[in-house]
Amino acid sequence: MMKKLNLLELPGHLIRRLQQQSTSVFQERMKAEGFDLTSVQFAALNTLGKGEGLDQATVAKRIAYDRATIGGVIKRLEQKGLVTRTPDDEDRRAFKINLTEQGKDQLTALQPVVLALQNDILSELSDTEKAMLLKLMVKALKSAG
Amino acid sequence: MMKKLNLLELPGHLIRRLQQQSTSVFQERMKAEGFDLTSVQFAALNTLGKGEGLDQATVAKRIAYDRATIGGVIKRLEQKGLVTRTPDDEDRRAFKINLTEQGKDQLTALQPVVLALQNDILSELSDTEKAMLLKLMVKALKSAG
DNA sequence: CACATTTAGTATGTATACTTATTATATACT
DNA sequence: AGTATATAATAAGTATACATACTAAATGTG
Repeated sequence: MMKKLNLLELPGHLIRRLQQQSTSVFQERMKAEGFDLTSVQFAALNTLGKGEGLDQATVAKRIAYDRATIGGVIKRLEQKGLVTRTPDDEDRRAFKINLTEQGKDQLTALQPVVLALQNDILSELSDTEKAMLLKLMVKALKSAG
Repeated sequence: MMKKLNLLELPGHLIRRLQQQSTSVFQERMKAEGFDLTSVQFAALNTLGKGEGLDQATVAKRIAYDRATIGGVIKRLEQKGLVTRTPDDEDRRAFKINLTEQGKDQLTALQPVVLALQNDILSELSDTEKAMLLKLMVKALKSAG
């Protein structure tokens, strides 16, 4: 007979499930706190938080997003009034993305919420186990940066 | 000044990165071996591998897919000639999904490849570390099933 | 049996994620 | 300078992922 792989024991499947759980917890908590941002949007906003006027490509690089994906993410942040896009004088192909005042306020308000929610993602684990998992995940990333 | 969270230390971000790495390795290996299936499609195919004539809802439940998503996945498997959809006599809302001969052959050929590739996803880790990571991921899943 | 509630599957809409191609602009090199 | 190459952003196409709503059919209950 066909010997079926037990997906539930394979890294690929477990990682996918964990990612599901992670985004699910993120969405629930955000909604509960009255915010309307995805984890992806938050990551971009947070990266832009220094006010350096990064361009899209740099943001994408820092958080390992696809160049083609980041455009839509920034667009949605712009529509929500959280960032502005200004043509870059030094490179006319690029735009400098900056937080609006509202964006800065949102980010400040969001940070403690996001920090707290990270714990909920791994609420089944003890602190020791969480630390161990984080360490292993960092090591497992081929291009951890 | 604004104290930016270091995303790189947060579970949510690390899990996302790991998921990226996982699907990337999967795609590369599949392509290298001459197959044209996503990890999601493989998971569905593998679940159907027993030939029990499962319906979509059951497949979705077993691998934790969204009910709305599984439809498209099965459709693509059908288009590739790997599965068939037969109306269920006992429940006229449902369809029984079965592997075609080609589907069975593909699955048999795929299983060792997928098994081998799982190791590459975590190639940065030692065997001990891999085992530890798997154990922690299973435990971290709130509804591990 | 009649009615309320579930459930299977589909449809619609939004948001990633990534591939390939295209345009405009920079940069490197001869 | 002139050309080849690389890069920023967008566009188009495919594939998840999930929320919500809808249809048809099944099931539970009075």
